[in-house]
Amino acid sequence: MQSRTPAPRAGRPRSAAADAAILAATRQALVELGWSKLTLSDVATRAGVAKTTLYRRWAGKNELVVDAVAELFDELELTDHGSLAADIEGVVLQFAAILARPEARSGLMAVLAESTRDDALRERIRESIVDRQKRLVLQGRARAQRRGELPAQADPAEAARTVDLIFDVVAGAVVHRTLVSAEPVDPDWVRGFTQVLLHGLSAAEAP
Amino acid sequence: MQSRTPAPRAGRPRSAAADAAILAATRQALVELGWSKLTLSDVATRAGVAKTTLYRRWAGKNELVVDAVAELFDELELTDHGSLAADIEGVVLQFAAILARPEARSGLMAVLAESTRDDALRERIRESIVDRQKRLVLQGRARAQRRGELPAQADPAEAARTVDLIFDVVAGAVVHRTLVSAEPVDPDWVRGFTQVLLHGLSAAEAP
DNA sequence: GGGCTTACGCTACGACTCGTAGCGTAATAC
DNA sequence: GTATTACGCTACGAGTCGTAGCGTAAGCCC
Repeated sequence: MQSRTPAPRAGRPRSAAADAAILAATRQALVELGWSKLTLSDVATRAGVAKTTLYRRWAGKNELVVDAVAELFDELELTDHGSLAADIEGVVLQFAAILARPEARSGLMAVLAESTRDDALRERIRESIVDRQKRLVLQGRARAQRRGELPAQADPAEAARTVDLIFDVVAGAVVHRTLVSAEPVDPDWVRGFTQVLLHGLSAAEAP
Repeated sequence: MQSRTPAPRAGRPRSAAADAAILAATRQALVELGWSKLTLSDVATRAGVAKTTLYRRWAGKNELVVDAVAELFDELELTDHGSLAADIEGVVLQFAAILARPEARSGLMAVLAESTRDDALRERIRESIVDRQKRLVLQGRARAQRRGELPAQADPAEAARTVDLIFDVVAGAVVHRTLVSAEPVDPDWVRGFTQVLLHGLSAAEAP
């Protein structure tokens, strides 16, 4: 995450095991303590490393939590269910399952809050979390266009705006349902949501 | 906010001016410092009150910020623009204008993050912020049904689910656009969003 | 093997924030 | 007046932060 060069040429290499232990310890601390009570000293103790090691690798709490939470989104993928509606329902359920985990809930919202005042942090979040999600929208859209379920848009700028819109609607609705309304994203809800997304409110209200 | 009884019977009453000064100072501190660097001592100094006065009125940082942010949403109202689409566009623009303010951005997300581990805080947020927004959905929906733009739903449980869904989609999309994508909610975006919400993706993509 | 370079563990430190206790004073109700 | 509550102020222990310094460990290259 924080180092792209696996072989910095000379000297003792950084322990990859320590990295994994630290990120796992961070998630565990998020579950048990939440964001505000999480301290780097505590994470270091849980991971079995010295506090100074943490500060050598991450600039602070924000960056550490971003990396720890980002790993949760690795498993996201868009499996082909045969139709656009089924594909959407599948990926929404995956996304919701991740957001349902307590380490994602408390950690993600907190770093997003911090990112409103820290552009570098926002960029880090975008690279390691947001763009990974948005890629799924692009995939699903292209797949649906191949199937003929969605019309192709000639203007690339217009298409980009549409993708952004879909992304904000899908991710926003799931996040809001999970973290603000604090209600479960169950198959029933996902079905209703997909119905609205594809066919609109007026059509969806009269099945 | 924290006291519903305006006349507690005896003794020196609490200064209403101090309340207003503290909440205003909190918002100012949110703008200048952000959530994580905001301290109650600093707020007390800005407001011209003693730190102990803050602790006598609020349990902590979370509750104070909730009240300070909640006041921002007082101005939300659903003006009648003649059609459901216009009504939605109007209220979404209002909502986005509030979220665009830095004191709302950093404060709201942070307390939401904290609320994932604090049920009392979540309830406080629901009462003073979320429910005030959801009321608009109920109003707009009833108005559209009177106009004949939306069908009436016989089953009240089904209707409640629909209102919850609309609320999560609208609020979620705007919040995600503003705070995660960090892109402006301009009239163009609102038009596209309303189009998708009312008529669905397949229809909206081919204007 | 020896030497170079970097990572690690450990300790200690000043600076800061937290939330509370205690006390004298100010403002209202009766 | 008197009772009662709110306020300002000071001081305090506890906890956290991020860093410096030092000795040791683990790899590369000759």
